[in-house]
Amino acid sequence: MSLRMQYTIGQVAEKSNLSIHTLRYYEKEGLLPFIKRNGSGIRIYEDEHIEWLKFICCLRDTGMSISQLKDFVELTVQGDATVEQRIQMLELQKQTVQEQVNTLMSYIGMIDFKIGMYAGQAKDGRESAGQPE
Amino acid sequence: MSLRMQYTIGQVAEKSNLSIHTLRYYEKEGLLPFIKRNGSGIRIYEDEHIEWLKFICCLRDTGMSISQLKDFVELTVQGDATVEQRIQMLELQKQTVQEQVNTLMSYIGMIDFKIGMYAGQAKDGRESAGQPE
DNA sequence: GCTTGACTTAGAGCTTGCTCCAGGGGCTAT
DNA sequence: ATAGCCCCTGGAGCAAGCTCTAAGTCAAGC
Repeated sequence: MSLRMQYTIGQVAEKSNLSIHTLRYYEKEGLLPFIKRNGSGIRIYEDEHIEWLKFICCLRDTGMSISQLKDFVELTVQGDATVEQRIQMLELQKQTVQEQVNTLMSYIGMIDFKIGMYAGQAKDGRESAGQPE
Repeated sequence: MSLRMQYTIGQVAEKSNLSIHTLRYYEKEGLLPFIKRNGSGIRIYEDEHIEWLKFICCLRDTGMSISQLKDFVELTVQGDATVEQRIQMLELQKQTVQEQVNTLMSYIGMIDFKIGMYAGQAKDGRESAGQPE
Protein backbone atom coordinates (compact mmCIF):
# COMPACT_ATOMS: atom_id res chain seq x y z
CA MET A 1 0.00 0.00 0.00
CA SER A 2 2.32 2.70 -1.27
CA LEU A 3 0.96 6.18 -0.87
CA ARG A 4 1.31 7.70 -4.31
CA MET A 5 1.73 11.42 -4.31
CA GLN A 6 0.35 13.54 -7.11
CA TYR A 7 1.54 16.91 -8.30
CA THR A 8 0.39 19.75 -10.50
CA ILE A 9 2.63 21.26 -13.12
CA GLY A 10 3.56 24.16 -10.87
CA GLN A 11 4.72 21.84 -8.11
CA VAL A 12 6.73 19.79 -10.58
CA ALA A 13 8.30 22.94 -11.96
CA GLU A 14 9.59 23.77 -8.49
CA LYS A 15 10.79 20.25 -7.77
CA SER A 16 12.52 19.80 -11.11
CA ASN A 17 13.96 23.27 -11.68
CA LEU A 18 12.26 23.34 -15.04
CA SER A 19 9.77 26.07 -15.91
CA ILE A 20 6.10 25.32 -16.42
CA HIS A 21 6.61 26.36 -20.03
CA THR A 22 9.43 23.88 -20.45
CA LEU A 23 7.40 21.05 -18.93
CA ARG A 24 4.58 21.64 -21.38
CA TYR A 25 7.11 22.00 -24.19
CA TYR A 26 8.71 18.68 -23.32
CA GLU A 27 5.33 17.01 -23.25
CA LYS A 28 4.46 18.50 -26.63
CA GLU A 29 7.77 17.21 -27.99
CA GLY A 30 6.93 13.69 -26.85
CA LEU A 31 9.25 13.44 -23.87
CA LEU A 32 6.42 12.77 -21.41
CA PRO A 33 3.83 10.60 -23.17
CA PHE A 34 2.50 9.13 -19.94
CA ILE A 35 1.22 12.17 -18.05
CA LYS A 36 -2.48 11.75 -17.26
CA ARG A 37 -5.06 14.49 -16.88
CA ASN A 38 -7.89 14.93 -14.40
CA GLY A 39 -11.45 15.71 -15.39
CA SER A 40 -10.63 19.37 -16.00
CA GLY A 41 -7.70 18.64 -18.27
CA ILE A 42 -5.15 19.44 -15.57
CA ARG A 43 -1.89 17.46 -15.82
CA ILE A 44 -1.33 15.05 -12.93
CA TYR A 45 2.31 14.12 -12.27
CA GLU A 46 3.52 11.38 -9.94
CA ASP A 47 6.85 10.72 -8.26
CA GLU A 48 8.15 8.44 -10.98
CA HIS A 49 7.56 11.17 -13.55
CA ILE A 50 9.72 13.54 -11.57
CA GLU A 51 12.46 10.91 -11.51
CA TRP A 52 12.08 10.50 -15.23
CA LEU A 53 12.42 14.25 -15.69
CA LYS A 54 15.67 14.22 -13.74
CA PHE A 55 16.98 11.52 -16.02
CA ILE A 56 15.87 13.46 -19.07
CA CYS A 57 17.80 16.46 -17.78
CA CYS A 58 20.85 14.27 -17.29
CA LEU A 59 20.75 13.16 -20.90
CA ARG A 60 19.93 16.63 -22.17
CA ASP A 61 22.80 18.21 -20.20
CA THR A 62 25.21 15.72 -21.67
CA GLY A 63 24.32 16.78 -25.17
CA MET A 64 21.38 14.64 -26.20
CA SER A 65 18.95 16.65 -28.30
CA ILE A 66 15.22 16.85 -27.72
CA SER A 67 14.56 14.68 -30.75
CA GLN A 68 17.04 12.03 -29.66
CA LEU A 69 15.40 12.07 -26.26
CA LYS A 70 12.09 11.58 -27.99
CA ASP A 71 13.47 8.54 -29.81
CA PHE A 72 14.65 7.15 -26.50
CA VAL A 73 11.25 7.70 -24.90
CA GLU A 74 9.56 5.96 -27.80
CA LEU A 75 11.76 2.92 -27.32
CA THR A 76 10.89 2.90 -23.66
CA VAL A 77 7.19 3.04 -24.40
CA GLN A 78 7.54 0.03 -26.66
CA GLY A 79 8.58 -2.05 -23.68
CA ASP A 80 10.84 -5.04 -23.15
CA ALA A 81 11.66 -5.66 -26.77
CA THR A 82 13.77 -2.52 -26.94
CA VAL A 83 15.75 -2.92 -23.72
CA GLU A 84 18.92 -3.98 -25.52
CA GLN A 85 18.75 -1.03 -27.84
CA ARG A 86 18.26 1.37 -24.95
CA ILE A 87 21.21 -0.12 -23.13
CA GLN A 88 23.30 0.44 -26.23
CA MET A 89 22.18 4.05 -26.46
CA LEU A 90 23.04 4.65 -22.83
CA GLU A 91 26.43 2.97 -23.16
CA LEU A 92 27.16 5.23 -26.08
CA GLN A 93 26.01 8.26 -24.17
CA LYS A 94 28.13 7.27 -21.20
CA GLN A 95 31.12 7.06 -23.47
CA THR A 96 30.52 10.53 -24.88
CA VAL A 97 30.19 11.89 -21.34
CA GLN A 98 33.51 10.34 -20.47
CA GLU A 99 35.03 12.03 -23.50
CA GLN A 100 33.47 15.30 -22.40
CA VAL A 101 35.10 14.89 -19.01
CA ASN A 102 38.48 14.24 -20.62
CA THR A 103 38.12 17.28 -22.85
CA LEU A 104 37.13 19.48 -19.94
CA MET A 105 40.10 18.31 -17.92
CA SER A 106 42.42 19.19 -20.77
CA TYR A 107 40.73 22.59 -20.88
CA ILE A 108 41.50 23.06 -17.21
CA GLY A 109 45.11 22.44 -18.14
CA MET A 110 44.96 25.07 -20.88
CA ILE A 111 43.38 27.62 -18.59
CA ASP A 112 45.98 26.92 -15.92
CA PHE A 113 48.74 27.37 -18.45
CA LYS A 114 47.31 30.71 -19.50
CA ILE A 115 46.93 31.82 -15.91
CA GLY A 116 50.59 30.94 -15.43
CA MET A 117 51.57 33.09 -18.41
CA TYR A 118 49.54 36.02 -17.17
CA ALA A 119 50.96 35.67 -13.68
CA GLY A 120 54.46 35.87 -15.18
CA GLN A 121 53.51 39.01 -17.10
CA ALA A 122 51.97 40.57 -14.04
CA LYS A 123 55.37 40.33 -12.33
CA ASP A 124 57.74 41.57 -15.00
CA GLY A 125 55.32 43.44 -17.25
CA ARG A 126 56.63 42.31 -20.61
CA GLU A 127 53.37 42.03 -22.45
CA SER A 128 53.06 43.72 -25.80
CA ALA A 129 49.60 45.23 -25.55
CA GLY A 130 47.21 44.53 -28.40
CA GLN A 131 48.71 41.14 -29.19
CA PRO A 132 46.75 38.40 -27.50
CA GLU A 133 48.69 35.20 -27.96
CA MET B 1 65.16 35.00 -36.84
CA SER B 2 61.99 33.00 -36.40
CA LEU B 3 60.34 32.01 -39.66
CA ARG B 4 56.79 33.24 -39.29
CA MET B 5 54.26 31.31 -41.25
CA GLN B 6 51.22 33.02 -42.68
CA TYR B 7 47.86 31.51 -43.51
CA THR B 8 44.73 32.39 -45.41
CA ILE B 9 41.30 31.96 -43.90
CA GLY B 10 40.78 28.64 -45.67
CA GLN B 11 43.97 27.18 -44.23
CA VAL B 12 43.06 28.40 -40.77
CA ALA B 13 39.61 26.88 -41.10
CA GLU B 14 41.22 23.49 -41.71
CA LYS B 15 43.74 23.85 -38.91
CA SER B 16 41.23 25.08 -36.35
CA ASN B 17 38.19 22.99 -37.22
CA LEU B 18 36.14 26.15 -37.50
CA SER B 19 34.37 27.03 -40.72
CA ILE B 20 35.40 30.01 -42.81
CA HIS B 21 32.02 31.51 -41.96
CA THR B 22 32.68 31.11 -38.26
CA LEU B 23 36.11 32.69 -38.49
CA ARG B 24 34.67 35.76 -40.18
CA TYR B 25 31.81 35.80 -37.69
CA TYR B 26 34.23 35.71 -34.76
CA GLU B 27 36.20 38.55 -36.27
CA LYS B 28 33.05 40.61 -36.76
CA GLU B 29 32.10 39.96 -33.14
CA GLY B 30 35.42 41.33 -31.97
CA LEU B 31 37.12 38.08 -31.01
CA LEU B 32 40.02 38.61 -33.43
CA PRO B 33 40.82 42.33 -33.48
CA PHE B 34 44.41 41.81 -34.53
CA ILE B 35 44.12 40.05 -37.91
CA LYS B 36 45.89 42.07 -40.62
CA ARG B 37 45.04 42.19 -44.33
CA ASN B 38 47.23 42.19 -47.39
CA GLY B 39 46.94 44.72 -50.21
CA SER B 40 43.88 42.98 -51.64
CA GLY B 41 41.97 42.88 -48.36
CA ILE B 42 42.74 39.20 -47.76
CA ARG B 43 43.04 38.21 -44.10
CA ILE B 44 46.54 37.09 -43.09
CA TYR B 45 46.69 34.80 -40.04
CA GLU B 46 49.85 33.80 -38.19
CA ASP B 47 50.63 30.93 -35.84
CA GLU B 48 49.88 32.87 -32.68
CA HIS B 49 46.40 33.63 -33.99
CA ILE B 50 45.73 29.95 -34.44
CA GLU B 51 46.83 29.37 -30.86
CA TRP B 52 44.52 32.13 -29.76
CA LEU B 53 41.65 30.53 -31.66
CA LYS B 54 42.26 27.26 -29.85
CA PHE B 55 42.10 29.07 -26.56
CA ILE B 56 38.91 30.84 -27.60
CA CYS B 57 37.39 27.44 -28.42
CA CYS B 58 38.41 26.18 -25.01
CA LEU B 59 36.59 29.03 -23.30
CA ARG B 60 33.61 28.76 -25.64
CA ASP B 61 33.30 25.01 -25.11
CA THR B 62 33.27 25.52 -21.38
CA GLY B 63 30.28 27.80 -21.60
CA MET B 64 31.68 31.30 -22.14
CA SER B 65 29.46 33.26 -24.51
CA ILE B 66 30.67 35.18 -27.53
CA SER B 67 30.08 38.48 -25.78
CA GLN B 68 31.98 37.40 -22.68
CA LEU B 69 34.80 36.29 -24.94
CA LYS B 70 34.71 39.70 -26.54
CA ASP B 71 35.05 41.34 -23.14
CA PHE B 72 38.03 39.12 -22.44
CA VAL B 73 39.66 40.03 -25.75
CA GLU B 74 39.14 43.70 -25.06
CA LEU B 75 40.92 43.38 -21.75
CA THR B 76 43.78 41.63 -23.48
CA VAL B 77 44.07 44.37 -26.05
CA GLN B 78 44.33 46.93 -23.28
CA GLY B 79 47.56 45.35 -22.15
CA ASP B 80 49.34 44.91 -18.85
CA ALA B 81 46.96 46.94 -16.73
CA THR B 82 44.26 44.30 -17.05
CA VAL B 83 46.32 41.18 -16.35
CA GLU B 84 44.96 40.79 -12.83
CA GLN B 85 41.40 41.03 -14.05
CA ARG B 86 42.01 38.43 -16.74
CA ILE B 87 43.57 36.08 -14.23
CA GLN B 88 40.47 36.45 -12.09
CA MET B 89 38.22 35.69 -15.05
CA LEU B 90 40.21 32.59 -15.88
CA GLU B 91 40.24 31.39 -12.27
CA LEU B 92 36.48 31.74 -12.22
CA GLN B 93 36.15 29.90 -15.50
CA LYS B 94 38.42 27.15 -14.25
CA GLN B 95 36.17 26.74 -11.25
CA THR B 96 33.05 26.43 -13.38
CA VAL B 97 34.79 23.83 -15.55
CA GLN B 98 35.62 21.85 -12.44
CA GLU B 99 31.97 22.00 -11.44
CA GLN B 100 31.00 20.83 -14.92
CA VAL B 101 33.34 17.88 -14.53
CA ASN B 102 31.78 16.99 -11.19
CA THR B 103 28.29 17.21 -12.64
CA LEU B 104 29.23 15.07 -15.62
CA MET B 105 30.71 12.41 -13.37
CA SER B 106 27.51 12.27 -11.36
CA TYR B 107 25.64 11.90 -14.66
CA ILE B 108 27.84 8.93 -15.53
CA GLY B 109 26.67 7.42 -12.26
CA MET B 110 23.03 8.01 -13.17
CA ILE B 111 23.46 6.50 -16.60
CA ASP B 112 25.22 3.49 -15.11
CA PHE B 113 22.41 3.02 -12.64
CA LYS B 114 19.87 3.10 -15.43
CA ILE B 115 21.87 0.66 -17.51
CA GLY B 116 21.88 -1.63 -14.49
CA MET B 117 18.10 -1.41 -14.21
CA TYR B 118 17.64 -2.17 -17.88
CA ALA B 119 20.08 -5.05 -17.70
CA GLY B 120 17.99 -6.53 -14.88
CA GLN B 121 14.82 -6.16 -16.94
CA ALA B 122 16.47 -7.73 -19.95
CA LYS B 123 17.05 -10.87 -17.88
CA ASP B 124 13.75 -11.38 -16.14
CA GLY B 125 11.51 -9.30 -18.42
CA ARG B 126 9.39 -7.63 -15.77
CA GLU B 127 9.05 -4.25 -17.38
CA SER B 128 5.63 -2.72 -17.63
CA ALA B 129 5.66 -1.28 -21.11
CA GLY B 130 4.62 2.33 -21.52
CA GLN B 131 5.83 3.34 -18.06
CA PRO B 132 9.30 4.81 -18.22
CA GLU B 133 10.52 5.30 -14.69
C1' DG C 1 41.94 37.19 -72.21
C1' DC C 2 39.32 33.77 -69.96
C1' DT C 3 38.49 30.35 -66.55
C1' DT C 4 39.10 28.68 -61.99
C1' DG C 5 39.20 28.97 -57.33
C1' DA C 6 39.80 31.21 -53.14
C1' DC C 7 38.98 35.33 -51.22
C1' DT C 8 35.78 39.76 -50.02
C1' DT C 9 31.21 42.11 -48.18
C1' DA C 10 26.51 42.89 -46.29
C1' DG C 11 22.87 40.88 -44.90
C1' DA C 12 19.34 37.23 -44.79
C1' DG C 13 18.11 32.70 -42.95
C1' DC C 14 18.32 28.64 -40.05
C1' DT C 15 18.17 25.60 -35.78
C1' DT C 16 17.58 24.70 -31.08
C1' DG C 17 15.45 25.28 -27.02
C1' DC C 18 13.01 27.63 -24.80
C1' DT C 19 9.78 31.79 -23.29
C1' DC C 20 5.91 34.38 -23.45
C1' DC C 21 1.19 36.07 -24.68
C1' DA C 22 -3.78 36.21 -25.49
C1' DG C 23 -7.79 34.35 -24.33
C1' DG C 24 -10.23 31.20 -21.64
C1' DG C 25 -11.66 27.47 -17.80
C1' DG C 26 -12.41 26.00 -13.21
C1' DC C 27 -11.85 25.66 -8.17
C1' DT C 28 -12.01 28.03 -3.60
C1' DA C 29 -12.80 31.61 -0.40
C1' DT C 30 -15.22 35.71 0.84
C1' DA D 1 -21.17 36.07 -7.60
C1' DT D 2 -16.85 38.02 -7.67
C1' DA D 3 -11.88 37.79 -6.96
C1' DG D 4 -7.72 35.41 -7.05
C1' DC D 5 -5.10 31.87 -8.44
C1' DC D 6 -3.48 28.22 -11.03
C1' DC D 7 -4.46 25.68 -14.83
C1' DC D 8 -5.31 25.11 -20.18
C1' DT D 9 -4.22 25.86 -25.61
C1' DG D 10 -2.20 27.56 -29.90
C1' DG D 11 0.92 30.11 -31.69
C1' DA D 12 4.17 33.97 -31.81
C1' DG D 13 8.67 35.63 -30.35
C1' DC D 14 13.36 35.43 -28.91
C1' DA D 15 18.55 34.71 -28.24
C1' DA D 16 22.61 32.43 -29.48
C1' DG D 17 25.52 30.80 -32.69
C1' DC D 18 26.24 29.88 -36.56
C1' DT D 19 25.37 29.14 -41.90
C1' DC D 20 24.51 30.54 -46.28
C1' DT D 21 23.60 33.66 -50.43
C1' DA D 22 24.47 37.14 -53.83
C1' DA D 23 27.47 39.80 -56.01
C1' DG D 24 31.90 40.99 -56.62
C1' DT D 25 37.55 41.09 -56.44
C1' DC D 26 41.87 39.19 -57.30
C1' DA D 27 45.81 36.19 -58.81
C1' DA D 28 47.41 32.20 -61.31
C1' DG D 29 47.42 29.06 -65.15
C1' DC D 30 46.24 27.80 -70.00
